[in-house]
Amino acid sequence: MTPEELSKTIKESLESLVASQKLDLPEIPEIKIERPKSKDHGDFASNIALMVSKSAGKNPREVAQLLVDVLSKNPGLKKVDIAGPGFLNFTLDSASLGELAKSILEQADKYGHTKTLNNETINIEFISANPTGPLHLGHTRWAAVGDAIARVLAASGAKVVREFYINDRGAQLDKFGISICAVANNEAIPEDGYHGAYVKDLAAEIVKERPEILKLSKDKQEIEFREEGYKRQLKQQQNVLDGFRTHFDVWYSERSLHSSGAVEKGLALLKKHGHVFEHEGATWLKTTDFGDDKDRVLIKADGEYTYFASDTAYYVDKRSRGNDVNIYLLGADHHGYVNRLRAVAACAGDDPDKNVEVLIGQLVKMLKNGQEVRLSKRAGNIITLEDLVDEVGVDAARYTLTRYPVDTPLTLEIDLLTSHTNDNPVFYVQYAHARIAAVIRSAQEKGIDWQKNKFNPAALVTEQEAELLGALSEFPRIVSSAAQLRQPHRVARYLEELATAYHSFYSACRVLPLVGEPVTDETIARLVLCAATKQVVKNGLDLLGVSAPEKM
RNA sequence: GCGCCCGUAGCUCAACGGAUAGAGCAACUGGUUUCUACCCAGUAGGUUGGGGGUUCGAUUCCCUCCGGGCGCACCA
Repeated sequence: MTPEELSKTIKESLESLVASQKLDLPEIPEIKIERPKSKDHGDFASNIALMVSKSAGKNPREVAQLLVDVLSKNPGLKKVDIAGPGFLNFTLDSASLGELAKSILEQADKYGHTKTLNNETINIEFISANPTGPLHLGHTRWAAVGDAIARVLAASGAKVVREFYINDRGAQLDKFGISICAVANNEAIPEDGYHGAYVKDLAAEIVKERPEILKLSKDKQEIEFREEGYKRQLKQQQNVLDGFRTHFDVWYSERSLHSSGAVEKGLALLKKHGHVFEHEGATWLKTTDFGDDKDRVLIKADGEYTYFASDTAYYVDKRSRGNDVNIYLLGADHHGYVNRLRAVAACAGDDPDKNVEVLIGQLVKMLKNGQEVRLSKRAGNIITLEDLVDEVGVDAARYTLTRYPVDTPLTLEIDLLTSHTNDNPVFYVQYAHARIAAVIRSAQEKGIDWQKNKFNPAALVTEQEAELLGALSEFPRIVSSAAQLRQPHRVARYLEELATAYHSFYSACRVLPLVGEPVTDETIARLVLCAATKQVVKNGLDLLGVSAPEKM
């Protein structure tokens, strides 16, 4: 019996109590099953009696007792207890609990997938770095987290579009071109330009391939260097992200918004809804109608579109492409955008609570030798995605970054991460996977075919086996809550618990028979349990974009 | 000044409004002639920043104060 089945059983019991007029309930709420922290509280628990007691007009323990009377007739339930204020604690028959292992193997890589978010089309935009330099540590956090969110959303039945917005228009890109041009001409880079070492490399590369640029006028040189630099820098970002296993469905260029007429189209829609006005020669959007602190300029007095105009058009464009929910992952330094973006949605006639979701991620700090390393693209003193990967590898980098909720500032102690990997739980989880793989290899070498032998779930009787099965049963619920809350770190934390349950099982329960001992029901059942655990660890690591090694 | 985020064990951090607030690291005590010891079992460590409130029940929700981070452009 899985938690879902138990939940359904409780619901039916409540319905029967209502039908026989033993209980008076206007409606039955969603019945949540959780796994108790303490083993004394059984395999599963529910607070349903506490939830409905008020509307039923009975005290919680009375409601619980009514439920126990019905539920205890169920053959899969060994014991149903009432505890504390009115919790229901369920202890399953060991065979009923053990069935899960087989079921997981049948579902294989689909175990954990649900239809929680069915039919929702969700667009998730993240990183969206300027194409004026390498991706830094902050971007790296979004690369890992954004991609992991996309994966849990997809696993929960959503249609997901991963999108990267390229800021290929405006002053920053011009400064980038000017900086490269200066280096190429052996001149000093302006103070507000880009000073990183990569600018020199780009300049050298471009001059080598297209020496004729240097013969152009300064104005034209700056444009050419800008365009060449942009092309190369974007390509570099794409390559790096590819190596980081973060793949986008859409790379959306800000320029294309303008060239395709999307900006005018967006503006027209906003006008239609009546929130655009003229003031002192500029065109404004009245975002204060919807909670913004001040109105925002769309077209400056000099006739130029603002960056904000691109943003509004971009939003309208995303919606026109069928995205119901638009998630934006922004750094804390951009949190001033939240009200603005929500107001844009409202001005376009949408519901900001439904169509827009802004996840604000706190910044990543890095300590080296006990001192904070300042991240600044312009200063050139930056820690890049590649730096982090070179130090700890893709697996450890992704895992570390997805292990924490994004609304807390993250401090990476590089000395700790680089010195050795003991502190990094990714290895603990991966090790569990590799360890299981070794057991299964061993079984094959001994000629034990656990797939053909009959699986007897009742052979799984120890405390450690029940604990492990309980942990396995939680996976679908964890994934779907991670998707609904947009918090992939729940998957990582879960995997650590699952790995602990496995290691504990492994120490207490010998799987393969010793020399001279026979293959029993217990051997087969434990092998099935191992295989099921291996599957779930792999499924979980996949959601984080972390590999599941067969050997370590 | 206004707004957003954060404050939990010595350190880094968890905890759909649920039961005795949990892990890892660091400290201490044990465990492997057997399937991977990158492991397991255990000890110690807390007024969840302070104070109010909401309720069967608050680390979680509301108010307030203290402390820290980040924002408040006809920049992008």
